[in-house]
Amino acid sequence: MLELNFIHDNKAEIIDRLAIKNFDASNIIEEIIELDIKRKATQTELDKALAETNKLAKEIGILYKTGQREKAEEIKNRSGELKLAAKDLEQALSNNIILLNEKLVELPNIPHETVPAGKSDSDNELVYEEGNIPSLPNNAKPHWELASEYDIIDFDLGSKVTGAGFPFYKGKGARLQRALINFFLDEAIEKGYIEYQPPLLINSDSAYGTGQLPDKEGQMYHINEDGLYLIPTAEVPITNIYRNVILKSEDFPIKNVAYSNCFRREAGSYGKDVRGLNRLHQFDKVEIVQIQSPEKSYETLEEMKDQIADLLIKLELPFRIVRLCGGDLSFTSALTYDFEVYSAAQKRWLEVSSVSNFESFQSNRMKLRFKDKDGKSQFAHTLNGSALALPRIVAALLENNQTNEGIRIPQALQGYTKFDIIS
RNA sequence: GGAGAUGUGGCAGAGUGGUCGAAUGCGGCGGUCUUGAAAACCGUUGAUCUUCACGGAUCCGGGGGUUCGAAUCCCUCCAUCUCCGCCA
Repeated sequence: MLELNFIHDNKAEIIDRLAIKNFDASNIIEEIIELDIKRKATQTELDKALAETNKLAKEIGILYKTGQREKAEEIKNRSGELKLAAKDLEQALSNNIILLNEKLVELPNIPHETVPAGKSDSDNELVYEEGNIPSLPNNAKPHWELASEYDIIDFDLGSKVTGAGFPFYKGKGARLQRALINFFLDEAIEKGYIEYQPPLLINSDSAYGTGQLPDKEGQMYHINEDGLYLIPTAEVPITNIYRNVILKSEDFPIKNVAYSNCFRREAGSYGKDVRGLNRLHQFDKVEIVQIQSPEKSYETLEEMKDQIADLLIKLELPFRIVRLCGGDLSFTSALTYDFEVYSAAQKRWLEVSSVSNFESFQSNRMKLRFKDKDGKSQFAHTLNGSALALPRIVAALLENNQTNEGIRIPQALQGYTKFDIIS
């Protein structure tokens, strides 16, 4: 969420910039400012009442010690009245804070100045394109047909054992997945990231910290009995490591990488978009997270973008990078690049990564701070990106590399798969 | 799952109802001394809200309660440790 002081000082600018996200902030900003002014006044009043009761309590202590009982009783009565007043003020203050927070979490992050205006993905800005789109023969097959032809992914079996969207990977299909995971992790470690294996279940504080709660609750699987959620991405546990933490500026940059299963309910999806590996309830992903100082976070975003591009080049997949327009940008992000690979048999671009700078939006929520040069606490910037999401990479590899002999494995991966063709 | 114990500042560790945001030690930072360093000595050293400032308020695992007054008493939740049970 946005910082209160920032909202006070930059009202007009925030309204202008949020218009790019097609969000009309004018009313809510007024409400927030009004609530905050009221909050401060109530706080001051409460502090005064408490200061008075503290003073009286001390006096009573002294009176008892010196044996002046009646005088003490007298003051006790006065103290009782003050206490009732303080209780009311406390109630008012806590209601005020709840209301203020409800409003604050409704306010999206401000888009970076380079974010183009727009309504949908068709307004995204193409920033980079790489590789040749392979020309496949007319009888080229989509990946779900290849998967069953070579017996490497079994969707029906997943439906039987669990439900739609939970496939089994089998034989060389399973080995290909494992190879990709190791390849992605090794590439990140090479670039200085620390590898983590996070818990796959998280509590509600963590879900709130990275912004899944309060309003995206329906997208996560929820274990009611224990009040836990299945992670939709490793971003949640990996970023929440730093919830309520005060870092030193020399700790920057923090670079973490984690492989995890990801679980998404994705209610309401249907049709060709969800065919095969295009959209699953459970999938694998390697996620990179960086925590950086505000001055350097955009430099870091570019570095992460190049790092992800490098993976796709090594996998010999044609891809493009788009800068998300305001309408497509997520609630929490200030700037996001999406990576899309071309899946040649489906003849469509598939999103395989999303790399974002959240600036201080997440860190304000989870109170992730650092001490600056002057010893003052500031919110750190958080960034993350998929590097990469597995299923659509597998889909593109299968479709783009199909030959009459079988499916060719790219050079960079052969050391991991220990085979060079799926036949 | 059962029984018991514990949870205090960066760390260690005192404090069991009243001037305690908290002794002391270590660590950190600054200084004296020194050519420099070490040692020694002196000083300093948590967070949040509020105020132009002085100051004030809140925080001793989380939440709630008792009391004029709570780190200290009560309830509850969480975490850690020990023993038993179960188990990959």
